[in-house]
Amino acid sequence: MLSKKTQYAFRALTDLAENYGKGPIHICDIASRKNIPLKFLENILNELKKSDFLESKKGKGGGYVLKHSPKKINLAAVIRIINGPIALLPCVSLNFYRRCEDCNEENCGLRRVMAMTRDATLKILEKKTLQDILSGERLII
Amino acid sequence: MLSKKTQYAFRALTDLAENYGKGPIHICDIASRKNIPLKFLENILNELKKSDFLESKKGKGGGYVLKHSPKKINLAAVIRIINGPIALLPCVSLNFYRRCEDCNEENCGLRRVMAMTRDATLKILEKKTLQDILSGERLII
DNA sequence: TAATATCCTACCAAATTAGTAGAATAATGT
DNA sequence: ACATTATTCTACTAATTTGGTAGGATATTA
Ligand code: FES
Ligand code: FES
Repeated sequence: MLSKKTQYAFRALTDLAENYGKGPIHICDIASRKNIPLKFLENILNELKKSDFLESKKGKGGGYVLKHSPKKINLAAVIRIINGPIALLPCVSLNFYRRCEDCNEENCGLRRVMAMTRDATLKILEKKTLQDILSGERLII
Repeated sequence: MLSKKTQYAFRALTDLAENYGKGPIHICDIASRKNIPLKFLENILNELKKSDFLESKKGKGGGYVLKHSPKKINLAAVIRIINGPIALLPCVSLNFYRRCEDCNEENCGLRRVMAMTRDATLKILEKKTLQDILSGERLII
């Protein structure tokens, strides 16, 4: 399951997507509109900034802005930054690979199945973008 | 990601599948063959028994046996028992549903996408069985 | 009734998640 | 220059989950 932090991240990014093109948005506005603990949200937006999803500006007239169009930000990328691996096992993770102790990778049936589910999941999450999860949008399947 | 406990569960079930038809298998044999902490494995097999995957017998000649053929046990069912929800959000879980606070389900784009990934994942995990993850097996895609 | 092996209750340590506090830094307007 | 504003950084803390362990109770067989 995605952590609460990841849900917060998506809610915040959605808010920024809804206000895309309106200049910098205050973190406290996002926090109050989306009901996210302010100081926790600071951490989250900072991580998203360091991972190049956001731009920020300090001082009066400052705030956060999406660095790219909501259509360009795919959900898998966000999950990987805030939540970690998408795969169900470390040995099939593309971005967070770790070897399984006591398990022969070439010959592991569980690994083969988990690689399939990883692919099926990524096929969706890498295609869907912030734009797709805005509440107004009709999702095209 | 699946917990270590869940990986242990799969390894133990695989061992029982490999020895299917040979009568009760000692928990300490499984533990040593598959390198799983014995007392932890006790808990795991007990949960699997309570969830009707295993039968057990106490005393001399006792041990654990798969209650059903390895072809009948699908991976999603095991994950649900030992690991919990398969869906990425509580609001799209079929077996562990919980409402999302501060979120309107009918109108939530994130929920729509997560329902799609749940379906894609389940399509695989509910079809694949213990038999499919035995190391000798060739996985038919 | 001894030996064997699962079952049960309860605990414990480490890791992760969720959240907070407060000062430092940068930008802006006057 | 200086006050104001808003992000940034460091460093905690609390709660929950994960990964175990200990030891006795119970059932089965011989
Ligand atoms: S190699 Fe990762 S589960 Fe077997
Ligand atoms: S309803 Fe669950 S994320 Fe919106």
